Amino acid sequence: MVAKVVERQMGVALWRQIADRIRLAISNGDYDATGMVPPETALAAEFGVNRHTVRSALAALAEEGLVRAVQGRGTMIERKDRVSYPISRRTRFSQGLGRQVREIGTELLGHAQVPASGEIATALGVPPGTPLIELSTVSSGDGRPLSTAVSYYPAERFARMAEEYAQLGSVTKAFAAHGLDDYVRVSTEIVARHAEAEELSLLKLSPGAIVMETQSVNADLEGRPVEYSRTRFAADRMKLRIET
Amino acid sequence: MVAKVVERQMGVALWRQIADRIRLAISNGDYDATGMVPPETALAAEFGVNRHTVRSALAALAEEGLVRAVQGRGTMIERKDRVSYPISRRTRFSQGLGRQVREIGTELLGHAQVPASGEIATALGVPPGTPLIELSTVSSGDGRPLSTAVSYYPAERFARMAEEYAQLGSVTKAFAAHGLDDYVRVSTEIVARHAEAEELSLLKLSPGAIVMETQSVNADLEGRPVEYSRTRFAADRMKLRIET
DNA sequence: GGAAATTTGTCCGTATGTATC
DNA sequence: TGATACATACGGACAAATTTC
Repeated sequence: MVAKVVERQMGVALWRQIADRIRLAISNGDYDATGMVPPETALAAEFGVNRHTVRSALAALAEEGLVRAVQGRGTMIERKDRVSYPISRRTRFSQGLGRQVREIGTELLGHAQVPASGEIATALGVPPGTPLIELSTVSSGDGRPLSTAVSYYPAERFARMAEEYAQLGSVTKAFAAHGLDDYVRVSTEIVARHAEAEELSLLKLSPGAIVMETQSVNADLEGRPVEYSRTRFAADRMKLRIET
Repeated sequence: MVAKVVERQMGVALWRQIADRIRLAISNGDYDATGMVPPETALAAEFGVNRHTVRSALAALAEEGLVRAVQGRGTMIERKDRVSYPISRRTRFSQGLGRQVREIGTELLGHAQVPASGEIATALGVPPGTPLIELSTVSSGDGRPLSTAVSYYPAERFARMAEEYAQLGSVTKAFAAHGLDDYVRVSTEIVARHAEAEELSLLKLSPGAIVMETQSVNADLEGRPVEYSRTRFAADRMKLRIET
């Protein structure tokens, strides 16, 4: 291949120009055959720059969520379409995703009984120290991790939450098994930040990836809180839709 | 100062260990006197590593929004408390921020009359090509940029939108000046992503910073859309609260 | 299963450019 | 203007993970 050396000087950093070129090549479908970006050394040769400069460019693209580098294998191109997750008074995880994904996977990572502490006690309207069931879960669509959550339920009222969820794979059904047929979302708070190490691993994200974290409270129809949940969505795979 | 060389080997990259150390020092208040992190060369000497290694650590902290580097000046520590922005059927920018900030600033960056195109026409329920008033704004709290928005209004119904907004500094008041006394939020969609160059500049963010982008439609009480808006919030300064 | 090749990850040293004070 | 401090780029070396043979 003819060496296409990028222009030097002129205010725009080399690595930015290279990132733009690679981004263009990806959107042109130049790498569709393999779904991978050429190796760093090949790109460095093609653009006539040092490998480190290519790495800066690829790092920027990885932060955008456009590519994902794996040591020893290469740098893969990521699909970027986002699944829409509706948040309403009646937010139900599985129903919400509906026809956007063929198969919804829910995995129970672990569970425990813990005393309610501070913020969570306030959110659930119980005294600090009240026993709670804690569930850690990961949900995915068509095999792609979409969100991970830690949820808390009053242990007295929902004693078998972990077992029911593990068996039924649905919070709504686990509630029903405890005699709670309906519940509504009473509050949701959303922040966006960089994913932490654990989230990177659970959601299979690249370092620098973004998560949207929601903290939500669900209550029964009498207004008694039944669930406090902290959910982290992979920001490059999900968008939130608020329905009023 | 005694040289505190970080441990080599052992799986965790040097720059990560150093990032952790600096993060800890910041939260300990070690740098409160100046509000700045020591220069890169000083940190490199302190930790007994190359300056590039310190740069990797600082870059990671900058992405977290914890620090902000300015060429020629130094690396400043950023405050991280987030202003809560409520989204409800009656979302009003100024009222929502309420007592969280002392002073709310709204700046009209520019305005234009443009034909409705595709997505926006659909959202506003008008034929493509319908003339719209486009407003570009930046809002800040206590002098800190919080969000920037591009909003569209049917030009026929809200002909003096730009002038009224420029004078009144409020969409709600500008609507009132056109005889519209009440309106409600009908849809909101939220994504999180890295800020683009223009957003970095408008919101005074560091490269790699995160924005939450909302696309929303407001309608009058008869259900006719009156506003389509694309708002980008500085993610490290804002959280969204959904009120149902 | 194991060795070699490939590919990304980390770190060092150096040099130069550019913005701020 | 000069000094300081961050930004960019190069070159080299080795480590770690994966794939290939």
